[in-house]
Amino acid sequence: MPQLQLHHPHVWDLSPEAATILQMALAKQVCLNDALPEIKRVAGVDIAYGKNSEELIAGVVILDADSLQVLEKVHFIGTSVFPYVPGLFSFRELPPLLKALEKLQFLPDLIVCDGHGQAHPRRLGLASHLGILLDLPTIGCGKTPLLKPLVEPGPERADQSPIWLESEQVGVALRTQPQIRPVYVSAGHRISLKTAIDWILRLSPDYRQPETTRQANSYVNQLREAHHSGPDKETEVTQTI
DNA sequence: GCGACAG
DNA sequence: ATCTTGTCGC
Repeated sequence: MPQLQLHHPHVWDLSPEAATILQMALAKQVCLNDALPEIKRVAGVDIAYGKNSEELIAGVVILDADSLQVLEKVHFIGTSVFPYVPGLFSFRELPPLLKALEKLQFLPDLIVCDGHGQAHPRRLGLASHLGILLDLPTIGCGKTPLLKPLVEPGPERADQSPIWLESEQVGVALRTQPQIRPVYVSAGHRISLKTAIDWILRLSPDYRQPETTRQANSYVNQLREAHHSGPDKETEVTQTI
């Protein structure tokens, strides 16, 4: 299969300080205009961790944009090389996600990330970072905010409230289902915030989270459970009664 | 200085 | 993220 083409030189073995500086440079290259092809295939990405957070399973699920049916799934099993640090999330999750994405038959037209894009202190959340590396349209859709909106959105589906950073709107809290707590949406790359919101609503017809995230999540979780009981070298039973 | 802090 | 026991409701 063809090697995944990265549009930027990348080194993952960085100190937190160096990673922060790299974020500031990459953030300047993010495109916030709609530079989308016809969207036929939408990807969801997610990672499940082992008990000690060292072993991980990265998964990518491709959905048909019209039917939301799963077309393809790929995964990569590896080890985390960067700790979880709020604000540096992409340096932990991108390396294994790229390994999984390499296995796809065809690249998607849009990627929805479980995390933020522009709604990030340096405007380079996971979604924006991934979009820059692959030069593909991406959306950030997180379950909890890194930057919080000043007020809560209204109670109806599609109600929203802005998320600000330095007097500029970088995202929204978006109600995808009535009376259900919102998700936090921001543009990743090559997409406007408005279009990103439209897609998240379209991808969330029945549940709080978009189908891309739900499918990716259940995929890596079931892989994790299979990996839990399958490759058990010796199942120790240290149960005392 | 203190709190807050995607997954 | 993962762990963890029960509980309320469709």
